[in-house]
Amino acid sequence: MAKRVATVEPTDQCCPSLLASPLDSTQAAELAGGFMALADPVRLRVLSILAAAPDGEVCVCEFVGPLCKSQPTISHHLKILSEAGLVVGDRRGKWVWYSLNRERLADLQGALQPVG
Amino acid sequence: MAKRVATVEPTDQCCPSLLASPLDSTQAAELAGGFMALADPVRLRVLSILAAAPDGEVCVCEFVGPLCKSQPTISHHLKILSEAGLVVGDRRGKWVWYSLNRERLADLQGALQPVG
DNA sequence: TCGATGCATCGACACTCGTTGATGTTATGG
DNA sequence: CCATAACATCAACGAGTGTCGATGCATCGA
Repeated sequence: MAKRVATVEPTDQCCPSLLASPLDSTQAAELAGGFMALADPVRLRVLSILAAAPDGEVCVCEFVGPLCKSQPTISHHLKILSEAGLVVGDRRGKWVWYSLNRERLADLQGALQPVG
Repeated sequence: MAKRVATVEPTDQCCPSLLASPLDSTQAAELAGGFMALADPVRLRVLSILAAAPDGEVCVCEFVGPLCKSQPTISHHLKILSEAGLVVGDRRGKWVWYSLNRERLADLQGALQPVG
């Protein structure tokens, strides 16, 4: 039971915390890039659908209907999410299956840590 | 060891979790509005400066120098952060002191909760 | 090999966003 | 009352973003 809270190493993450100390321009730009990927309703819904998928992955064509967007638009958003490191795509045959990168999501969450 | 994951009540927050279930358009738009406020380097630096301030509040004029932006630009970003509920301004005489709304920040963080 | 399917890319459009100088508003001090 | 200072708002510009139809590319089935 001892050292239950001391086992993790939160300082090991890539994203600096917002609340630890003032960010410089470089750190701020990098963090802003991550949040920019989250700053769109369609992309948030893509992430939530991925998170709720039983197998943890969803085919591109399965986004088009529920999100009421054209296929190029979905592809566009998936590219942005992919470049932000939030999702990864895996081509299998004609289909591309996307899944969540929960570590990256946790990184962004850590940057918002309300003071440990 | 039983019911170890059932102790917390994440549904008590205002922001729906990204990872709980698929978001509808309204929820996604609201969440996206919050992250949009975070999706700018200047605004992230504003927040980090506020978080690191000893008194928890910073005068508008104190942002202009460190951030290398004009006064109208700083005022513009503070307005966006204010409308997003992330900061609050308090006018005292000629000065306006801004402080962090850590609850709102925690709400957005909660939406990124990587599954309890 | 050929047509069909799934996905990415391109081109173009309307719209939003970040920025700044100029101006307006509010409060202080003489 | 007037000058000054701090902050907000306005007008305008360039740059970026979301969207979609058209097109290209790869894969599968016949």
